[in-house]
Amino acid sequence: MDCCVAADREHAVEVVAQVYERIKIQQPLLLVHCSSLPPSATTQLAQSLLSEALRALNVALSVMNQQPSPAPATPTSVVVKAERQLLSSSSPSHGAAPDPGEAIPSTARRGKRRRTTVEAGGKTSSWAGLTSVPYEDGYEWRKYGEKRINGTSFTRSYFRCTYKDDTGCLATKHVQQKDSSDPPVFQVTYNNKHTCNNSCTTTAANSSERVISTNPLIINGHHRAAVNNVKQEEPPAVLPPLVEASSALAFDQSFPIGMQQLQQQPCGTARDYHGRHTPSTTSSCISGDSCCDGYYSAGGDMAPQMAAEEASPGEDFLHDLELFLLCDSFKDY
DNA sequence: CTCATTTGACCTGA
DNA sequence: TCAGGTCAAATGAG
Repeated sequence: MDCCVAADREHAVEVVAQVYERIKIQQPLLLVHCSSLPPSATTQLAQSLLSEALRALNVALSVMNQQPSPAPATPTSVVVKAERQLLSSSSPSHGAAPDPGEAIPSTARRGKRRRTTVEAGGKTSSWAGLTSVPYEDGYEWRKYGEKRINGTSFTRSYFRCTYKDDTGCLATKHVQQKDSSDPPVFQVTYNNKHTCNNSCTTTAANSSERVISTNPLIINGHHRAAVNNVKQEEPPAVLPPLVEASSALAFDQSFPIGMQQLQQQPCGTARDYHGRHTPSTTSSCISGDSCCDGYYSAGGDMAPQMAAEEASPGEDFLHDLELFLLCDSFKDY
């Protein structure tokens, strides 16, 4: 009897720990998107909800672990792992204050200037997270460099916003593969906030009358074309219905691990080195709808999908968040 | 022809 | 001086 109770408890602890871990890991990416969106009650609510969820889970874990339980080790290690993996949680909500002027001189000057990161300067917004699909974050990136970093087995790839030339967007990121596990885990570090968001979002919003996301182009499966053609025109603005069904597409893209690792990993690993397909192709593998399909089906539970489809587009960011959390916990079983 | 990626060189901060 | 970040010419695909 006791053993069953203990097993149940252990199981529960593990579930909570896993959800906690996932939220914690992905929160920075969510915040990236939220900080890019026009401030709204919805995004704020979402953020505070996330924080509360984290807190609650944390408390729950603490309580559970305090109870006499034979093996608190498992969940603890999970959480610890999350803590350790989550780099510089230099809370985007604070550090995200975009300061475009901050890095501008680098472009004004021809010199190859090393951009300071938050670790060094403490001023530019920088945050990092782990993902198995580092190229799927809802933005268009253009690779501009690759480097082998000391003490790592894998090269680090450097990306800047595709629209840098058009909009002066200073957002950059670098992707560092951490291991060769299956799926491989990448550490993605973002620097500077996207300033191209507004224009991109605006165009998307213009056509759909809905601010769907900070990710204007990832939506359809034709990134290559989108980038080339759209750069000076408007985005295709043909937002697939399925995508609209997820009001939190941008948000969705923020959860590569939770949402996409199940099926997207092959795309992710194909990554940059195949011609020009770095962000574009990988993105195309991973349009929002397919992502959700894979995700939900992997969860083996149709209810969440149905619920997601019922959700009216753009209506309820929080609902998607709830769904995410819900489905996420299902996924593991 | 255009544009994105590759890659070695260069630059800068620590 | 070193390591990390960026530039820009070369290359190649569409």
